[in-house]
Amino acid sequence: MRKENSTNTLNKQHLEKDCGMSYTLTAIGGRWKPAILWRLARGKMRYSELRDSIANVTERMLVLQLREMEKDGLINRIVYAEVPPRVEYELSAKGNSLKPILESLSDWGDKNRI
Amino acid sequence: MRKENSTNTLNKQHLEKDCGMSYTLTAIGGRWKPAILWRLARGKMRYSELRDSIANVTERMLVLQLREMEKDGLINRIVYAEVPPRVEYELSAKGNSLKPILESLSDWGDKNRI
DNA sequence: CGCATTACTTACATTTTTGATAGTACCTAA
DNA sequence: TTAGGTACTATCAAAAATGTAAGTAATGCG
Repeated sequence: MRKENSTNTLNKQHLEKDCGMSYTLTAIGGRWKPAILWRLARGKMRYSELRDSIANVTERMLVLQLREMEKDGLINRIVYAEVPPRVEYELSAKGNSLKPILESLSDWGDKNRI
Repeated sequence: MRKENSTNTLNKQHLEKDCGMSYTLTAIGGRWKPAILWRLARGKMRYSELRDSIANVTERMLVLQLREMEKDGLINRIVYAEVPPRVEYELSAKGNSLKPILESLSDWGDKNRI
């Protein structure tokens, strides 16, 4: 939970407000977000498929990151009224528009890390 | 200071190791790094110029972020043996190769934030 | 009833990041 | 001798992010 009025939060908001780069980096920069986005860029996936394909992620972190990206409109959450439950995640149009950026981030990383 | 063997650190290393995107995002994703990179993309700057042009940044955070980017090879630190001291920062070749990515991050952010 | 399945929650602990504040080193010029 | 300018460090505190472990809800099936 963020405090509304901490310097930390205010600085963050200020930067995101007048720096598009900061905004984008916050949207895709959580610990597990790249791993999730990378998979969803290849197609719709169930919660359990994400969980099982991302090594070492905890359910708590997975859900947190999914919720943030849903709130930011990057992904859609599709719930089927079944038992046992079935939930699928997919990139939204906004999320899809990130694809070329994700690829260039990935390429640059592969090229430049040691 | 990071603990060598915390799960947190190990997860981070693991992700950066086999996900170029994670590596890149760590390299440019610190709180003040976008603001710094944005300025240096327009040319060499002195420490004091960076400090004075970035609202609300503390010297501690500025130095921390500069050091990290220097360590990652994104920027060069040029020290002139003068008194009072003069230190300039500029993008390295590696840093320069990020420019198109920084621009697309910035554009996407400007287009998509609310 | 009791169990299995799926997609989560909750409460708490640890680690990491960020911020506040004060201090340092160096020389030069007054 | 003291003040000034520049680029920092050091110490401590607060806040945020991440991790651990256990629990929940719904329902069909045996």
